[in-house]
Amino acid sequence: MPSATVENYVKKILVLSLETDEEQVGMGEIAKGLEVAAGTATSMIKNLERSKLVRYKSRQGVTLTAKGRKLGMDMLRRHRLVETFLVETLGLDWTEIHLEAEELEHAISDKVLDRLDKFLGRPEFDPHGDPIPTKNGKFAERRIRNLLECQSKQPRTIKLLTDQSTDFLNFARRKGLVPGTSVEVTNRDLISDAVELRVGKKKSFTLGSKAAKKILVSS
Amino acid sequence: MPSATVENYVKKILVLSLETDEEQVGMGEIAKGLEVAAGTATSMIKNLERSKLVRYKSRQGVTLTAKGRKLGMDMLRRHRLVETFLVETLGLDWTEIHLEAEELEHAISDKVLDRLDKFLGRPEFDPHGDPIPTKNGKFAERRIRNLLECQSKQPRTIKLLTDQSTDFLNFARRKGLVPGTSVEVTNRDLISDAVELRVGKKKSFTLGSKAAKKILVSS
DNA sequence: GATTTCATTTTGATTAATCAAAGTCTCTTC
DNA sequence: GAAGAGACTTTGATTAATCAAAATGAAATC
Repeated sequence: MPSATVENYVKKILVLSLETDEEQVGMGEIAKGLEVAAGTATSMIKNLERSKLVRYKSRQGVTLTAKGRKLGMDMLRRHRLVETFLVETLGLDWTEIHLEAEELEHAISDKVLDRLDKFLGRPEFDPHGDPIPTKNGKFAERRIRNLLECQSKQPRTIKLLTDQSTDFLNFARRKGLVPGTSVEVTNRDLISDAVELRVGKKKSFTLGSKAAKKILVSS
Repeated sequence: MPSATVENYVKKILVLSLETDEEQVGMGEIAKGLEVAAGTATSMIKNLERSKLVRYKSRQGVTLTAKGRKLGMDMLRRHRLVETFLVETLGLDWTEIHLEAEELEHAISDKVLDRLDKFLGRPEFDPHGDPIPTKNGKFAERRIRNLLECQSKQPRTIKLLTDQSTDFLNFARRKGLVPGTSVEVTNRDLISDAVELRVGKKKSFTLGSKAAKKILVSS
């Protein structure tokens, strides 16, 4: 059985590599992400290598093995299912569930997780809109994604705004960004961290990545 | 924050002292109960003493302080609420929940526990019929108890048999010990470990303590 | 009262995870 | 290409929890 610490390292590596779209993750990112001293990460990663969970090239970076990826996906599944439970069933706010889930994901057995999954109706997305990996470690084909993740030149329909603050809703209404509306990403510029957008037939305007991330659309 | 290990030691001491009806618990019982080497228990207990969770007289035994008792009751509450959730909500069998709860009880925050309590309808008894301590560490006045715990000479009504094996159910049926039936404890002999019982108007017979414990009655 | 027995305590080691600080690379910058 | 800056690794220590085995104490037996 991997310890909770090992599980956390592997999950962090997976999440970082998904976020950056790079297989290989730097040692610094890991240390910072887990809030441990740099040396701690180095020595722990060597452990993971001994357990065949990662491959490690000194001063280059860390990549998950198939085994590591599987464990990582399992942890992500645990985390997201627990979050879903906390929001859907216990009615907690989605801003306050992350740390809770961080603890519970290590304590829950496969059997209980399975029951929980069933109880929740086998959800495919967590309260943040992130996909919940299936039991065999695959992401559900994401039918809902945020604007930042959209390839350009395809029509989409707005499904949901994840920020329900009055300010954001007002802004969105002014721009016509309300559920049901048809939009198209006309340009994505990852360097300037912005997304160019056309709503209906009007002329394009630009959204920052933070705002773009809050707008979920169907593909 | 006490570690999971500390929580386990304190809970074990509380449970042992409830079981034996003795404030003071021997070092051997603790070590055996937690499946650790004797020396491990000794050194850990000294730790607990430094944290003012127990009082400890060398070669005599260990008693909980008020602080320790509070923590112990809190753990018992966690444990029993989680067990209730596993059975009531997720539909697990009550024979397979103990170890699950043993892990989860350490991972669950006060806030989540509270929501869970509310979600379950603030239950007073867990699936084994054991009382769930309240938030301020008191047992609910037990309205359901097992036959072993009953004062004699009072009429009771059978509510539940906690052993659902065919053998036991057959035995119980033969003796008329089915839910709804009125019974009276005519004599309790703690030394011979037995309970004398009258079912309805028939003549008395004797039950061993193990069997008596499986029969829950309302006072 | 001496001896034996058994529970308990002490001692010395081990493991996982961590940190601070010293040492080493590698990549810019000049 | 030398120097410096940052990122990374190594080293040596620390803490919590554990064990096995040796030492101790107290109670029971002779």
